[in-house]
Amino acid sequence: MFKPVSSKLEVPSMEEEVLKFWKQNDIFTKTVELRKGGPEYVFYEGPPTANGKPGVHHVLARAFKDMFPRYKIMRGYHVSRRGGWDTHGLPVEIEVEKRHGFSNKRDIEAYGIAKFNEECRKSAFDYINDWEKLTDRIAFWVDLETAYVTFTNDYIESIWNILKNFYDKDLIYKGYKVVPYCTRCGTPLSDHEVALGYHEVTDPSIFIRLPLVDKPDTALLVWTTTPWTLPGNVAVAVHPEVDYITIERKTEDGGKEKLILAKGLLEKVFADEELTVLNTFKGKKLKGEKYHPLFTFIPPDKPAHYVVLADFVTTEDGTGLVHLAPAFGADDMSMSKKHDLPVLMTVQPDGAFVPEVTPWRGMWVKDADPLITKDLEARGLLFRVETYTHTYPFCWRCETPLLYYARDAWYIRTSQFKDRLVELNRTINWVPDNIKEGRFGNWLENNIHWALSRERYWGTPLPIWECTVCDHKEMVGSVNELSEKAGKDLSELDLHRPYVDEITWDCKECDEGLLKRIPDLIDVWFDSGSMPYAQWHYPFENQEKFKKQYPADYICEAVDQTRGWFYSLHAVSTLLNDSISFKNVICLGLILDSKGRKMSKRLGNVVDPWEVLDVHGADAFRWYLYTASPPGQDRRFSPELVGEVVRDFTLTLWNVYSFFVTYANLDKPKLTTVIAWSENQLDRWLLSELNVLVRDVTNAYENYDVLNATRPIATFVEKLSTWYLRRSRRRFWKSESDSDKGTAYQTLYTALITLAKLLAPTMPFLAEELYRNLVHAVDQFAPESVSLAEWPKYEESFIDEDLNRDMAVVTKLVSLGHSARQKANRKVRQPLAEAAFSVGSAVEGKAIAEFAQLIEDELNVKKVRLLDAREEAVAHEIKPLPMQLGQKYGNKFPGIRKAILGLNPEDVVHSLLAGESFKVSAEETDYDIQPDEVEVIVHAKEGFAVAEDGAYVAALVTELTPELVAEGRAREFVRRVQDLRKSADLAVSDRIELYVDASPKMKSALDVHKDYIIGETLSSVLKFMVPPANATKAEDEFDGEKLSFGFVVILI
RNA sequence: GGGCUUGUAGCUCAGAUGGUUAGAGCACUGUGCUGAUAACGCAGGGGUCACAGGUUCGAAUCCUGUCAAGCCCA
Repeated sequence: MFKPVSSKLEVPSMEEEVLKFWKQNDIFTKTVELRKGGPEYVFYEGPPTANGKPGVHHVLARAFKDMFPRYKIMRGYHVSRRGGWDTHGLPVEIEVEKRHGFSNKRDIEAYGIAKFNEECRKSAFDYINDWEKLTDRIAFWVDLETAYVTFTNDYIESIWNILKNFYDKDLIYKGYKVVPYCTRCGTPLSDHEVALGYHEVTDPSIFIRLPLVDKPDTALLVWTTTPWTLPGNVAVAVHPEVDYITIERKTEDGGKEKLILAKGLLEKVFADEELTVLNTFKGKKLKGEKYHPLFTFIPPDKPAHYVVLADFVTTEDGTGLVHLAPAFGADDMSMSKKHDLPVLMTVQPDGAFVPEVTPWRGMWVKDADPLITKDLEARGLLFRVETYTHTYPFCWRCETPLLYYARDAWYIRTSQFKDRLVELNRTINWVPDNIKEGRFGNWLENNIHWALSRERYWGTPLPIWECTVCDHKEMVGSVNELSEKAGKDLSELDLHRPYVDEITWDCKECDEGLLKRIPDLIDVWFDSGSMPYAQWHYPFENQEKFKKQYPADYICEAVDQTRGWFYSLHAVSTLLNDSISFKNVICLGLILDSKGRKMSKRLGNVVDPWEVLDVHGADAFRWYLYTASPPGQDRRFSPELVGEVVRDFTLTLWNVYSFFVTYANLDKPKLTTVIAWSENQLDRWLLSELNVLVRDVTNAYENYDVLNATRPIATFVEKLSTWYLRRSRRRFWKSESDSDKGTAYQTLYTALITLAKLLAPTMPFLAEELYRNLVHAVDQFAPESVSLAEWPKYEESFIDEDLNRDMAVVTKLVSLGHSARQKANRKVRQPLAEAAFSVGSAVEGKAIAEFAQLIEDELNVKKVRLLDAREEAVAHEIKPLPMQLGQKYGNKFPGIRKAILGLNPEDVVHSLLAGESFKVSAEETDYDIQPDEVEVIVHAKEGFAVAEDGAYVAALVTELTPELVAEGRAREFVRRVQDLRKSADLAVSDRIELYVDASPKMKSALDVHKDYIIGETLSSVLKFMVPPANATKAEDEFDGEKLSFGFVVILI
């Protein structure tokens, strides 16, 4: 006996029940324990930050993260899935800053770093409850109780160990990094802070001459909107492929001068001034050309003041020649690294010129702009002054214009490993695969050193101690090492600031200084990228565990992580172990709103996942995300689309399930969980399709092909419901033989329990519900949860491709038959004498005989057969197939096509039907056309109602005999009685006495089919008389005949 | 500015290696069928396949450019 199943499904409450079951029976833990000793399948959780509410995009990632581990446990793998939390970094700090209304770093320091960080530690988990609730509700099975947390001492110590390893290999160095910097607040701003403060401003726009050393009469014409950076100039950049020109013009004092600029900017700069273009050349010809420096306040310590080539130079504004001051521009700095140019620090951190810049020392740089311009003018180097309006970033807190400013920063020499990063990446399976060589591959190809340090408070401290006197440095790789150096036990020390900053020791190099920690933290991406090691406190503990859990078989995040977690994981493991850290990765697209815009708090278009979960449940939500579009693609989302899944898929399957349980509980058939052979063609077809499904879905899982692991299941369920079950219904409620009924039950049962397993990774709730009810009633020794069961194996012997093809032909013909009926205006209830068909090939024709009974039932015809070319009044059409003929004859095809269409089809159809070729001549050449190069289409004529599609034709004999009319009436009458039963709320099994009062013509028709009527309507008797007073009655009319009928329920 | 991705029906998506008539589901209209179904069947309306060139006998598909959107980088 199965638990009764209503056809009405309350999705959310069903899911809650399943959740309860999982929790009470600790199923998740059991799925891990059950597979102990099995092969290991390793999943890494990319740690989210729990200081904000989880959104739809988190459901997306978690749904995809969940499905492969669930699949793998059913394949016998041991899959421990450890959760993780990313807890450090600016987003956390900003939340705390907001709470206190802090506006800069001084506020934080005044408040106290210890207190501030303590609040960050808490804030990192502000929304932990929301996260846990959501994770639980969407059935993302991940172990959150033992989740790794990046702020723990153990985690930090592991990172220190990695950093020390890098440091010992000389992979960490100190350099400059140009950052957007507020001179008033004394702090660099993060990208998103910069984005907050763009304003339109008007700046000076000056053109200056840089006379060449080797051609004193010629000068480079350079443009800038930041004159204050000119004392820091060390080079000029030009684009190698852009055309440049030398022009000659008259000067104001009557002389002549030659200037070099980009050809495309000539008009913009000189308008219609009269001048001569002397020559044109590519930018690369200027490479290495030396010019006289504008200023010499700080003597460069390396070769400088020459032309370099750079791709970033544009010809939209200015002159196409860009002045480089490495201390004040990110591009400038990267060029200085590339060409080993000096970095001239002409400005102090407070935004004033350094003393060496004598004329303007101590002056706020922007204030010096006009003075610098004047100075250049006085020396004849100024070509022109204008103003320029553009957007420029300001400090969002204090409205000070930001300077791009070089700060000390620590780097990891990742680009030394560029080739290795690229090679190892080639061994990773990326889904979609374009990411491998595209987005991620390109990023690796253009690798620059990893800027590791951050001038912040809440994060992993960079464990470098520097001497206050000499330049001795020490990198600390563990707490023990720190204790030894400091000469005291620090095992209880909180490794965060400010506590770690207090640890100092004497310098042994100079015997004078004190080793103090540099104040920097590290990039939080290094935290998460170290996760394969740090989650185990490796190498201090768990060496075995680490080995077993490295590298990951599978990770999954959204595409915005290419430069984030995907990169940090890959970089750390390449530098540390010369190995990959993940073998397969699904890179998800982003979630957009229903209008295709990114969901953001600002636009107010964020969908709360609970709106969806509370209404449609988690299964449908997950299923939608899996099936809507390829994983890598951005997807538009709206809750309504999830509702469609419930209607289309969930409820369809549910009703098959409900149907099965309802009838099985009445009939109590013998069932087995093992797939069983059936003589019935429909059963055999279903089992064949089912095994094809298992095969294809399994292959898809093995290939991380999510669409093909899911969509075909929906297609199958559709076939199961609207074809198999529709055609099998009668077998369940009244079957000729018990054995046929038995195999029908068994076949449907097999399909349902197999579907439950195939759906377990993706729709875990519905799968569990089906499995729990269906399997346990039959096999009490079966595992208690679908996730503890084995993944279904497909049985090759049940797959019959011919049968599948035949059934496809049958459904096609039946569809055409219905169409023909409609055209002929013949209701399905009216039986017709005959349906004749035409198909594309002789093989397909077999299907008609094979499934004659089924087609007859479905179309309500007495006989089915093939259209016979010799006997029927049929016309033929020969259609050239471009695929075959076009490929064979190329540009001869149009001529051949025309020739074939010009033939009288009846002349060639006989040879074609006999499988022989025919000749056609086009453009004075004869061609032998093979039967498979044309399509023969049959059109039935006269006396038929016809529908056709390509080679497929259904032709119905529409002529009605009195017998057929009588049968149609009986059937119509049954239908009316059934409606009345239904509207009178009778149970399906209620028996009745049936009365009908009708005209003699109608009466005789009903009388002929009396047995049929009685059987269909569950009547004990059919009496031709006026229904008694206590009967449920109806007056009706059809075929122009009035009748009144009614019934009395028989009480047992 | 660079890299990558996307653009097909009102909506969500299919459309290997080019093949002449571009499909499905939802929604809409008509009709049929039904004692499992929130359904189902049949039919209809709805498309200059973002745009413009090119290659080809033939282009939604290949090439070039343009436009629009998204992400990452600058």
